Amino acid sequence: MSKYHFNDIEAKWQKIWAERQTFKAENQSDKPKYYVLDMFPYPSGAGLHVGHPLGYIASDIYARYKRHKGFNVLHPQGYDSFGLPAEQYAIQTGQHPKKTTEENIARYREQLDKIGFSFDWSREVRTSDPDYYKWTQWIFIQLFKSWYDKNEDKARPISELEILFSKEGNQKVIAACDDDTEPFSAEDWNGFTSEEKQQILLKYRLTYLAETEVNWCPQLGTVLANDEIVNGVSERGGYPVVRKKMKQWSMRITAYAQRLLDGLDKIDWPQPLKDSQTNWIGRSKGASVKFKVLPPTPSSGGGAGYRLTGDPQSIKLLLRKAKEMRKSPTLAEKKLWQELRTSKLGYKFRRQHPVYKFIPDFVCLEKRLIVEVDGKIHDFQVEEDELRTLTLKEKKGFNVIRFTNKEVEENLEKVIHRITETLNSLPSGEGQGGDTIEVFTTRPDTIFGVSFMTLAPEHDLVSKITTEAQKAEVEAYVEASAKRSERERMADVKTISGVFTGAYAEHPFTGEAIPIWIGDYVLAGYGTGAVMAVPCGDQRDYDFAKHFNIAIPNIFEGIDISEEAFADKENTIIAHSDFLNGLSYAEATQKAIEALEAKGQGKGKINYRLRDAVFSRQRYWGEPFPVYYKNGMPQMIALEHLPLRLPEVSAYLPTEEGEPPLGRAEVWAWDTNTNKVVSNKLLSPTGGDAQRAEGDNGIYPLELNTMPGWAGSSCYMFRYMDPTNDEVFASKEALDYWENVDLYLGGSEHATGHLLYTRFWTKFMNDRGFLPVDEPVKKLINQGMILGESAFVYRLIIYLMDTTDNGSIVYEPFRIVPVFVSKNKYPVTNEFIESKELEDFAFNLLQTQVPQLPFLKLKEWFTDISLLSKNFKSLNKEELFEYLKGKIRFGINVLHSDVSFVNTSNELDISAFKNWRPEFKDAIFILENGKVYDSNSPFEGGEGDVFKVSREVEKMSKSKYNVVNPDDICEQYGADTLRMYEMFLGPLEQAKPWSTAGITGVHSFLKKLWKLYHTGAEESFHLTNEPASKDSLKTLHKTIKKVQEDIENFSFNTSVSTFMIAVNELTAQKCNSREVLEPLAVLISPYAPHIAEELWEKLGHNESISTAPFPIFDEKHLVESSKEYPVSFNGKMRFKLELPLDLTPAQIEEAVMAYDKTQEQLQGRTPKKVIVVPGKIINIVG
RNA sequence: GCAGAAGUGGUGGAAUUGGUAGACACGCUGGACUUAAAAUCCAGUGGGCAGUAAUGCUCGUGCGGGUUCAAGUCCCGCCUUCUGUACCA
Repeated sequence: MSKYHFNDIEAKWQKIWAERQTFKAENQSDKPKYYVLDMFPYPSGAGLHVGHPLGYIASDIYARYKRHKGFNVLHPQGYDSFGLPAEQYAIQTGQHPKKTTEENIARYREQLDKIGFSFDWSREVRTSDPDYYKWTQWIFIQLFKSWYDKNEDKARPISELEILFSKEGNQKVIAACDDDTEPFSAEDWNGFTSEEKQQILLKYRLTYLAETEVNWCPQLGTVLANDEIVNGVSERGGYPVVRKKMKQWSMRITAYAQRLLDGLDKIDWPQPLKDSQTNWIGRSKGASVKFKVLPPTPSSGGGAGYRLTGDPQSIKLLLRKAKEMRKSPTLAEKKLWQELRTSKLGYKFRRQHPVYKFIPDFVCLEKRLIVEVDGKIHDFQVEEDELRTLTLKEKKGFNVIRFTNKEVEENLEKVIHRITETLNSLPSGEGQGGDTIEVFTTRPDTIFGVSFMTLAPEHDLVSKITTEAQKAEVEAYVEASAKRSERERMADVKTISGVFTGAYAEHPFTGEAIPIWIGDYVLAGYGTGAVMAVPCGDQRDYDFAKHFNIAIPNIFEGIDISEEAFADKENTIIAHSDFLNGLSYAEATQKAIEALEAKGQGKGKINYRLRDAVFSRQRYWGEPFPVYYKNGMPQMIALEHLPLRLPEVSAYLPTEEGEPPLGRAEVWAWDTNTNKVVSNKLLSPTGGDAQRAEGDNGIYPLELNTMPGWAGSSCYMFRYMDPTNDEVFASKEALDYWENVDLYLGGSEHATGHLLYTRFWTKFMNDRGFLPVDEPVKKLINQGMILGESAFVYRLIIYLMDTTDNGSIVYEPFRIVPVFVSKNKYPVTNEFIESKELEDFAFNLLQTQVPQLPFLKLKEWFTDISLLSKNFKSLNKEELFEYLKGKIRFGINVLHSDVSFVNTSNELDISAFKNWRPEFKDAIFILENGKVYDSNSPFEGGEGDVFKVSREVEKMSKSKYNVVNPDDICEQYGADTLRMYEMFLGPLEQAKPWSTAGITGVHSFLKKLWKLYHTGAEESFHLTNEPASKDSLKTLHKTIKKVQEDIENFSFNTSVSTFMIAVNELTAQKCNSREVLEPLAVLISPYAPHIAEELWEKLGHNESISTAPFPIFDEKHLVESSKEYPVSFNGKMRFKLELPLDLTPAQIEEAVMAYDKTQEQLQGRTPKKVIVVPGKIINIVG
């Protein structure tokens, strides 16, 4: 009674482990700590499939190994139990998501328990458990109560910001905050009302409520974060996503962009994963440049003409006159010009520039200021001057200041002072002329190559700057691109489109007018949504310029740009660029930035692609925000009143008014008097309205949104350290002891979602002193996905083909009874299948089916098509068939079959398949050998009577019917076999299809292992205490060495091979010595813990094997006295030669040359050279 | 397009610093046991050529070059597949 009864053994030990709490971790210990974590699962309705355990088995092996190595191991497990599927299911069935979630968790737990994981279940967490989400709400509150100080580069309490504001206003504070924050002084601040203060603080908080453009998914009825969108559609469900402005909670993750990047150097994560985080954060270094938008003029239309503000009718005359006047300036004019030219005052002035019908002396277009120096003539023309001033002001909106020659000549300083004052007093943005367009560029060195600018169609300035003439075209374009979904835009990358706005911007250095275009190749969401286009240096700009015939100035030394843009920074030498000529990319960039800074028109800037994360979801099954609204301002509920529990709702859908499902809750108002949730009816008569009149009753509406799926998973690894603590998130002692996760296992699909958010929250919590570490995970490993092998059956589609009066051919599928054909019978193509055999079959089918189906019904169906011959109704049965001849065609449809109906030879279990779905009950099958199987001719199962399916590797999914559950494997082969087999499949990080093809090999290995410890037909336990043979000790120690190395390198597949080799060798050696077999049990226990425990017990131990010390490798057992040298000739191995290891190379060479096989190979030739690598190889070069 | 990973028998995959290519397993073939099957055990198994045979020769790690006494491994240039990402200015 001692055979390897794995079912009994496994059940026995699983029970004992649970009862004795074998794997419970203590928060204090003399041993060093080690924290091994799996990404906790979402408990889906489909149950656990064989892909889930892959990572869990690997981490369990590591956790068990670490226990053997003397570590205090924390290895917890829990459930990420808030989420969409449970809610979707609830919408469909009305079942409370809590109920289905609990049922699913129960099933998961049962499945997990059967695999023998060493989880400490006493620490289980569930994100949907109020005792857990209390702390998620708490973290949210802490984020709300914090701001990001860029000076100290850390998050600080918002109370400290309030103190700063009251002392020095917000001018000196450098914080991560909203862009539209207005400057204010300490006095301003102290004068603000409480609401105004709250409004301002909201712009600084790390989680803030703001009107933002979000990704709205109408089908899911909720917003989605960027990482929840894949290829422009929702990750879940694949529904379209549109951009929409909504008031939402956001997380200021952008404040941490640089630290999230820098932290990657400190952690041991896979490079591809680090790369995708780096790309997601998307740091790029360059400059932000401000371009002034030039004011439009009636004569606008082309470059230079734009600047002419003069009257179009007399422009030619004016220009000629202006030119003349410039040649003969008065002394005063000359003197003043020296001060005004080259933007010395910060603004560009032009002299003798025509405005309307006049030629004023100096004009600043940007500020619409005219400076006149009166010559002698004007002394007597005061009235005329006044008229002129008035005309300029009224007709053109120019202000005029006037100086006398004397003033300029004698007190230039005073004159300049007055001009400067006037300039500063004039609003910079008056009219359309004062706008600036800010762009971000990584190539400020190419600024002289700018020949146009492009704005995203959504850019704020588009409507403002577009000229009357271009208005219709621009508006049409903006509307068209708004309609195009994200997906369309992406599918259509190659098409160049855009429209000229009619407006121009001024080049910061040359002053040239640059046309401003809009184009959807510029994305509103990146940078500023505007670019300075340098067609010679950027391919997209180049293509755009070519397409619209815009100039492509070349600013690169010795580069041909007639075919394409030149984007190679390394080999750049700038030319035709004024003060940048001859410089390299790096030099020119620096110089350009300096020049821009001097002009106040730009600065060096680092730009990030990363956006703030939207944190609101219009969903039921998520964490409620601990937020109520007073006078429209969000207020936090204090920790002592948490958790704020999810309310009950009548349905899990949005309300008719479009509010989230929580809008349906009847008891969902916050009573600040009692600090309890109360009925909505208690809200004042304006009920539900966030605005509250004075003298209210202290009852306020609660937030209706819930938190996103990643909220609960962003800090859960720390809650495991002290999961039942009711006072704090986790005690300081526990946090200090466990620090962070030493080894984290999970899929790479979380690279830019969970793994970025969790790093963000950890850094935040660390800043605020809630956590002692600033990275959650030291080492991370991505296990590869286990793919499913889907099975497909071929359904024969019988079409009816007819010719109508107008000659077109019409096909209609013949819907009588499903017919399936075996895989290799007919080719799957888009063409119809030509087959006499099938034709006969189809007629036969009709003949046999028609008596069963009411004949009239069949006729009715044909008339439904109504494309057949007109007198069809009058046909009798025989005539009908006669009519159908030649009108029948065949095609094949491929559909998924459940993989459980298919065996390893790809043969379908027909009866199981027929019972699968009611519509297949009477299905007909054409077998591989051509036999037809239907209800009349029962399946015989004779030679060749098989129905084959085709197979293809796909992601495991319920909808593809290719999910394989681990339960059956455990039942049939045992958990130990499953564990070893999953590891044996291949390298952990590699994706691989699931196939049970090789599982018997692993299973028989375990049986062989068992037999090593047993003897005789009855397999009774039998070991000797005799010393083991030298060979057996060698086997043991080489196994210890290899297995230890493999576990530490996470190369679990190779250690399974090592075990097989060891058992094969020990079996051959007939080893049954305790000296070898006792350590062997420990070696194998991380992989196959049940059999190891059973053997350990039989070896006479009362304690669990789980903490038995790992065997110590001893080199001495592997020391050899001789080596079988491979002897190569010109690198090709020819034979082997056994030689003592203590020979010198010269002795080896001598021995080899003396060997007769060597001489045989050489056939009398003398070798040129003999390479001897002692202990390795001998190579004879001939 | 960009970034990363990979390409080895019929299959999954070994080969850790350049040193016996194909470990270990599946599958297949043959044999033993059995009335039979399952299970178990034994032997063989990269291709080609020669030989009754032992055996020998030869070609072989996506393709083409190179470095080296020696290359699956290092270098250069291609091809293919997978994964991630994308008008990122």
